Amino acid sequence: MIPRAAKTQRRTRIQEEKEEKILEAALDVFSAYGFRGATIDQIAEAAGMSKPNLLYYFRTKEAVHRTLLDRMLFTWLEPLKAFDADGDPETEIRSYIRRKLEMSRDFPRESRLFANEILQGAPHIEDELTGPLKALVDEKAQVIRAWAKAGKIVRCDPYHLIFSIWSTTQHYADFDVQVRAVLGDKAGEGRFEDAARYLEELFLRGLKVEKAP
Amino acid sequence: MIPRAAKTQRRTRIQEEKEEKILEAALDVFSAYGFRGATIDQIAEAAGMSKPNLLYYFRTKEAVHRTLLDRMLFTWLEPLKAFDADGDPETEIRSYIRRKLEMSRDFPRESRLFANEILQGAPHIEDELTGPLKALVDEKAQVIRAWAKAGKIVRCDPYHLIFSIWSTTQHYADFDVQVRAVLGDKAGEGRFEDAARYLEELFLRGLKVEKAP
DNA sequence: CGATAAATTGACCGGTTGGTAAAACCTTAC
DNA sequence: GTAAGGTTTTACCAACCGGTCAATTTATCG
Repeated sequence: MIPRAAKTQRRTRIQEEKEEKILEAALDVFSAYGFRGATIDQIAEAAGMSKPNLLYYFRTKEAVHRTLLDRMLFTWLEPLKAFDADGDPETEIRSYIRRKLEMSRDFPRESRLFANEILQGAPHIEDELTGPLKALVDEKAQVIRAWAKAGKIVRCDPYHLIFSIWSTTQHYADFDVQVRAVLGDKAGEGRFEDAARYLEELFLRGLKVEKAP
Repeated sequence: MIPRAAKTQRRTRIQEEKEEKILEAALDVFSAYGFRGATIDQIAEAAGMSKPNLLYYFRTKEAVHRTLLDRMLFTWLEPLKAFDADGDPETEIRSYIRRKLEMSRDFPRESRLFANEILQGAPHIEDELTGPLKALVDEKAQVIRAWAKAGKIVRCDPYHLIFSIWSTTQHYADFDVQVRAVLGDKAGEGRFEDAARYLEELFLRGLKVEKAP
């Protein structure tokens, strides 16, 4: 007995391994079908175990989903946290775009999990959005506004700037099928670099202050 | 008898009304939960009728979905089709952004229906993506490339330019919950205009050729 | 009006869903 | 070894799923 959360005891080797396997499989399934569209049987099969076995480690379907979301939200906010007020705006923005684009390339399932959740009205993470996320964005918006005031970048709405960086970078993970369909074979390997180069240029040109003549 | 598609006969007034009601309700449900997450009972209830009654007008759940997707895809491509090679690049890009943003504001459910479909791997519309959509984008990419070659806009990857316009504008429909959570009360009415102003400036500044000194 | 076709319903079907109970099976530590 | 606790499986459940059917009700039209 004593399944997950093993009271005040530490977890078994098997527990650790199996939970990891379940979360890995669940990420595949939830990111592809959304919460309601995914089934425990499907996740269990992908994890190579029986459904009751899976439910021995996570009490409910929602518990698996919750755990996945919590993990993801943390790493999801990392790049924005790294945004440094004392840094050079051009460098900061360029590397923020890079980091977000790398996350779309390296963790597309996480991106789609998040997208599915938001698309469906964020029923499980609304508090995280209006709480920690909003607070973090508010803070960084102030940084951007300060840069603009100091004449380091052009004056613009900092919130919409952040939205536009989010959307353009996450697009390559969330709308991957469409991107592939439209680009065809044109873009085997260079796709990532092409996107990075284009986006950096777009945002840096779009934000640079014009030199007075 | 003779339900939908009434052989070679024309449709009844009731048929027309009920089918419209079903599609309206189905748009609500499918856009919120995706194909697999939505249920016929849910759609039927939202449409104010019994499940067998709904299935009298549409043979299957997939038939409802298919109809919805077909309608949506047509109007979805309209703005891009309007993109005029002979027009002024600045005007064309500005009004393309406007039109796409207006669609996000006026038809958010359609946008989310599309996003759900793509997110889940586009199982029902892959052919439309690699066929008509790709062809249209290829055509417009050529237009953009010609503008760049003529020195009317800066040289950039036309495909990624189109992707970035799609993603930034659709973001306001697909990620509406997140946008609302982050902006808080700051954005009752002006939200749309703020976004439009920001995006137009970003893209026009990002694409303008620098005057030789 | 009456007849004919269209629209609606309730009862139902086989399959799937999330989740449970209990017994059988392994691991581990003494 | 053996006993205790951790793990896995089999069998099962009630609710729900997409969809069918026959019977009933309603609209249409001569």
